[in-house]
Amino acid sequence: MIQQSTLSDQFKEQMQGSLLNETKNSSPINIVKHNHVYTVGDERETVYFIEKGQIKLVMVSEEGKECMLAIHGAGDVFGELCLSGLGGRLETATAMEDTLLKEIPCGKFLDRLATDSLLEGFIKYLAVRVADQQQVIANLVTVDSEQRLGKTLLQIARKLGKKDPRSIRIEVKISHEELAAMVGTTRPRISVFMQRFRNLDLIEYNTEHHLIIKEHKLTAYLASIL
Amino acid sequence: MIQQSTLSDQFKEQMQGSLLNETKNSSPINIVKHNHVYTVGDERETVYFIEKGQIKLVMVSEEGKECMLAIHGAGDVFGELCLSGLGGRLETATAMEDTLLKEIPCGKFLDRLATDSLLEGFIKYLAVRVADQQQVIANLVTVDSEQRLGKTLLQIARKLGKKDPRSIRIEVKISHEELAAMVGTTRPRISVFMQRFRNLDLIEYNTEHHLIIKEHKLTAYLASIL
DNA sequence: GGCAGTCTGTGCAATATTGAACAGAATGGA
DNA sequence: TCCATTCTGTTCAATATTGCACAGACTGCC
Repeated sequence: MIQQSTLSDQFKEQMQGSLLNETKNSSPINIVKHNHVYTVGDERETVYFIEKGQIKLVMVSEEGKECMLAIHGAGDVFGELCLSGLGGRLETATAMEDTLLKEIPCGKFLDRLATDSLLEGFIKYLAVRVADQQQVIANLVTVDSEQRLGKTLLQIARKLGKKDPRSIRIEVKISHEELAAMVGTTRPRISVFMQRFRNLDLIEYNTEHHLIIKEHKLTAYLASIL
Repeated sequence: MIQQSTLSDQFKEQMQGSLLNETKNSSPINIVKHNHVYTVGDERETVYFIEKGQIKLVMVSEEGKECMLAIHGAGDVFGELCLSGLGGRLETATAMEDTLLKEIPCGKFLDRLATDSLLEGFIKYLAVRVADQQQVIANLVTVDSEQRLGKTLLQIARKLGKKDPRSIRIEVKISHEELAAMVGTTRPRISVFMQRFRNLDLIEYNTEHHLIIKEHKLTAYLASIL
């Protein structure tokens, strides 16, 4: 459903080259597992580039419920919403593993894109982001939670997973609690659905306790329960 | 919660000027009420500028359930997701009233922005879009439907409403069915909540049957039922 | 004005979801 | 290695939500 477009991958590589260039003289920032890169309301207007590790983005509602928006991995950029000029971070960015980041002030980031003629590429990248989020919104509105969990797993697998012949391996550890905060349901519910997916052999855990997603089987199952 | 940022309004004016320039020699397209501007899958890569009227964007899930993403009014731009290069519209755009549009091929749109040094402004605009959608996603995940309906009403009022001293007037007619497709619940449910809001004097209908949103009262009520 | 079609308000039974609880498994530190 | 902590799988009653159904109101059209 939501897939990493190849077109935007091409831009991502260009952007990576450009950013590496911009940051080659600055040393990377080390964020220890479970520590925050920024939290809600932080005013520092900087864009981050992940050299190694994973960063999750989480929003908290007024009642204190959490919504996990994304998990970003090596090569990804995040924090780019400061380009909106709204001021103050809307979400919290937390390291899921020890992570190495390069930090670029928002102004410098734009300048660099302009210098390297990547502004249009970045517009395309943002348009893809908007399209992806639109898809997520439509799913939350129209689809039930089992289906949403399935789609979320596929989405994560495609974004972060290592491909095996018949399946995709997710090496980041994502708790049921975190999945619940992405899918928009409760933890026990996620447990039940994951168990069901396991029984149907749509997912499994390997000896290293990594989650294996059987992309085709899972996709077929989701289509069958419409 | 989700508010039209004044910063992006400034850009919107610039963009409007720029687009009026671009399209001054082409005659506007007239879309009759209930007709589509484009539907899912259409390949035509064009951006639209609304001169008069309202356009709603709707996505349909595999099961046929609808999700209404947005209502755009005069001065708004839509269809800009073709800039993603993904090809094929993801949603359907329908006129809620007789509507006048200017159509700009996606390439020309970018060229025009580049010529008028508006690329960075457009990036800011898209970043605001992403931030808004992020907020919508967080609401769908963490907040119950009464609250979501309230927030949706406020959002629509702020975007499309005419301000009165103590309230905001929404002149577009939005059915409960449509609200249900935005909020992510069923029509009878919307009926009940709207009735409740009415009894609590948070909203009302004026003699022209326009919906009046009492912004402060509604906001206060939503905060009180957390 | 009258009629067909759509929209609203409501009730209700069937169903799904939540939230809390608890035991056992896995994990991470000291 | 052991202990404390977090995570998982599971239950269950309370609650919310859906999906109907139907009557009355409104609308637009002829």
